[in-house]
Amino acid sequence: MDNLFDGELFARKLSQFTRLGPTDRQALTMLSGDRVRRVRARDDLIRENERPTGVKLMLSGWASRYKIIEDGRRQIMAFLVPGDICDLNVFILRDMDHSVGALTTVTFADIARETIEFVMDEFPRVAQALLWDQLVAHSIQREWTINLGRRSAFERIAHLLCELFLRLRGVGLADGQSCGMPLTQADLADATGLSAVHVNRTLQELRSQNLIVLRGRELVVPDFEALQQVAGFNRNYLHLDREGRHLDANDV
Amino acid sequence: MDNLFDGELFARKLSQFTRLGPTDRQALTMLSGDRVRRVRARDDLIRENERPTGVKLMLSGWASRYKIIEDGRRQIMAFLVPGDICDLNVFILRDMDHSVGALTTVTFADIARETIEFVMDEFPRVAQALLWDQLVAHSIQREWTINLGRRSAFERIAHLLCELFLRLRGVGLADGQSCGMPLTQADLADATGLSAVHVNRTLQELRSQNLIVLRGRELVVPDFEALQQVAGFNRNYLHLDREGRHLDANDV
DNA sequence: CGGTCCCTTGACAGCCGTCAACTACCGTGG
DNA sequence: CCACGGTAGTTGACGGCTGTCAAGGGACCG
Repeated sequence: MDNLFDGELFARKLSQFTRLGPTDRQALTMLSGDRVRRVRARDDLIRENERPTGVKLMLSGWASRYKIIEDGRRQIMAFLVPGDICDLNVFILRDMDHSVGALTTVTFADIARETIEFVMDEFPRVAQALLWDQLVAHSIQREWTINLGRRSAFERIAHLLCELFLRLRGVGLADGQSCGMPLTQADLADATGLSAVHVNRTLQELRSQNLIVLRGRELVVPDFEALQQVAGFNRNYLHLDREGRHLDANDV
Repeated sequence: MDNLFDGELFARKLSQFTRLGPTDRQALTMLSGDRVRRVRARDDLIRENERPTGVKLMLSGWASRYKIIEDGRRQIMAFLVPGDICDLNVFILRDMDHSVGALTTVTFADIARETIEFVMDEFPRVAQALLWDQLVAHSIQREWTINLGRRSAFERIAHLLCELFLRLRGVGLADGQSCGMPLTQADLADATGLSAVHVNRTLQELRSQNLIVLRGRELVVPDFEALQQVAGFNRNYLHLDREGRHLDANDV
């Protein structure tokens, strides 16, 4: 992933919720500059039952939250893209109840507990935004529940692609109608509760209806409206529309 | 539901995480005494797209978070039992992205924003516990993702019953091997992503293997170990084991 | 150039959904 | 007292969406 992260990306994400002042932005830059590390695809950033020491912020690449159940079945519960936080829960929950694994080469900032605590204490608007981020993550998780429970394979994949496209656009990683898409069909299968074979067939169906172009790790959505339509996608659960306006108050 | 709630139940739930002092408990009693209201089964406590005014705390009865998608399919994303909070997100997110509906007659405390804010400011341990509660809810949501994505109907229902049993026990609503279970087969279907007919058949299978006794709104689990086994259930995601020990510090 | 990963395709099977009818239960009202 | 309607649970027949198995192809890489 060549998209090097400069702290600006994280600010961009959080300002989807609230307006950040210059000092807020400085604080975020502090966070994302902290101890940058790198892992290769297929390595884990965090393993189940471990107790993470700090908070990890994705800078580039893709990762997934996943669990493997006894007989080897894997379920991906979330995708993590640049700007996402892996484990803010470190302050409260003792052990991880799932793993986080790199799907591509990943770089991330490994932020010390104290740094996060300092920033959250000193910059209330940043603290609010981090909380918002956490709540949106939960909301996404609920939407995945619907996706898996009540949508067909065709709808499920269309829906997931809608979501990922908007999330990537939110951090400036979608360019017009296209975005990077390093997921393999096996990854998509494990996220949508399908088999890899069926994902393959479903993608072909989506392609044949000109809803997507998916080739060489790039996704093109020629008509987002149409894709949204067949997916039954409603973006309200992403809470993207500057909901923190009421906090802007004495800004500028 | 005859189980009248006295504020003690909520404290009981939160003390699964951290030890609460006498003043903490008083604060919780203040919360659950606030404006008690009641709704009948099938009525909504909160509707999608509304902006809730306060925070709702379940006192008795069962409710569900759900969404209905265009063609009428319903998905239940969570069950709410006494001690659960419906909408703590009210401080951050503007609109509800889903509805909360009563499955039985429900009584709840309708807590004013200011009251919650006051309690969270003055009683940091309570604030921690509320945050823990929120994170556990998210963790449960992830587990539901796995349930729907990678488990068979048989495992799914067994797993859900394991979870509900432990959650009810956590608030003192399970008695030895049994607990109340007012869910209809249609409710179970909408929570597990199955059809009501298939839920019926699956329950019969669970019964015939002596894993459960389900009759007259009561669930008996004669051998929890065995049920856990067939479900592939691991309770770690409920984070029940006094994880807040490290916060006990200067207590007693 | 052999190996690995990923994608693709076909045949077949099975889990689970749909449809429809029937039973049981319960509270209401005539 | 019994008819009645509504909700919940049960059962059977049938079909389809999706999984499994297996084989092959293409791209990339050491």
